[in-house]
Amino acid sequence: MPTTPESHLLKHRAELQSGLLRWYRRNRRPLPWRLDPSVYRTVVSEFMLQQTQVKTVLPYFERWQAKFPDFESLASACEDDVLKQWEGLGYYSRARNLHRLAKAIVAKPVLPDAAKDWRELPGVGPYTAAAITSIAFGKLEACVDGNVVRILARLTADATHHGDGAAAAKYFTPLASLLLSPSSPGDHNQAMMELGATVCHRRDPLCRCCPLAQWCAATKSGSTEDFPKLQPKEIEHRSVTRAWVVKDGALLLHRSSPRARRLANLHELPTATHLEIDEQSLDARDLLARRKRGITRYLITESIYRISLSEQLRLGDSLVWISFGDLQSIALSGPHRRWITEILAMQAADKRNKILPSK
DNA sequence: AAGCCGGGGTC
DNA sequence: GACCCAGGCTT
Repeated sequence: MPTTPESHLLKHRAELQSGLLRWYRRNRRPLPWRLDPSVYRTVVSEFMLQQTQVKTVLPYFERWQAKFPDFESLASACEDDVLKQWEGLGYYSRARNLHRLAKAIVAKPVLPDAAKDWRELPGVGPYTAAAITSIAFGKLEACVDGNVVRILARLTADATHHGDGAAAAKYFTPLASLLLSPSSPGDHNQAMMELGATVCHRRDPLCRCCPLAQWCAATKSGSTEDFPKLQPKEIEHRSVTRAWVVKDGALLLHRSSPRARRLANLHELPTATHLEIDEQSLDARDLLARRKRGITRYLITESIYRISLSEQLRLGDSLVWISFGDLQSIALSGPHRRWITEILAMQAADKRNKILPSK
């Protein structure tokens, strides 16, 4: 019977676990949800960390704790305040799901401690259920995120092609479960993710510093960057035309419906479609800004035009006037917040130049 | 199973 | 510009 990379790992499982845990205790970053852990802080951090890097999350986590320190305060908050705290983090359904989760937790007689119970709650999938229950309750549940996939694919030099990260995570879950340290599953899971984030980089991994290098098939053959094998996404270009409409010191914004697929209950600059404006009729002289940005597999070009208020403009229920003084208190997506700030700064500069013409 | 979420950082 | 990030939800 041939020796597979996987069976080699399992043979040395105990050494691998102790080496990993020893490395983790020496090298883990002092993150706020580790220094002062609780079930609530673990849940909040895991929601924020879905598809978002630690560095990005840190300031949001601290602000969130100051505003919503526990499940009760979050459950009793209004959704507008919750979305406002999430402004700029992206993937806003996470904030709405976390809010709904807090309400569900407060309504329960006891805090659930089993992964299958957490899995029933909104926004909690296989990864998050394993993370919460292993870290906060010591349950034997293996976390399989992008970091763990990368490490396991390299340890085994497994050349299987995966359509996306979710398929790869599913594929590596059995191995992750077999390797999980039974004595400290929470630290083991965090150690794997920490190793992926700080050592087993996608490119130029620091194999000389890796506590698992001696068992890594990809390191042995100098092919770490060949794993995992994930299918690249096809980038699709799209363009959106938006309107800048002002009346009596207020800006016209669109507010997405609570059931919208994206940006539910958030404000944004209205699109030409929202206003039933024919894009062909726009004048290039009214173009205030053109910005590109990406989200998942889309590259979106957004063009913002100054539109004068006229009888022809149709304003549906989803359109609201927000006075410039109130712009700070509503929830916008990160890009929309930036564009509005930039355009206002531009206009203020134009105004100064008219009053004090440059020489 | 595949798309979508329309964010942000990194190299 | 391409790829990734402590993924989950919808269809």
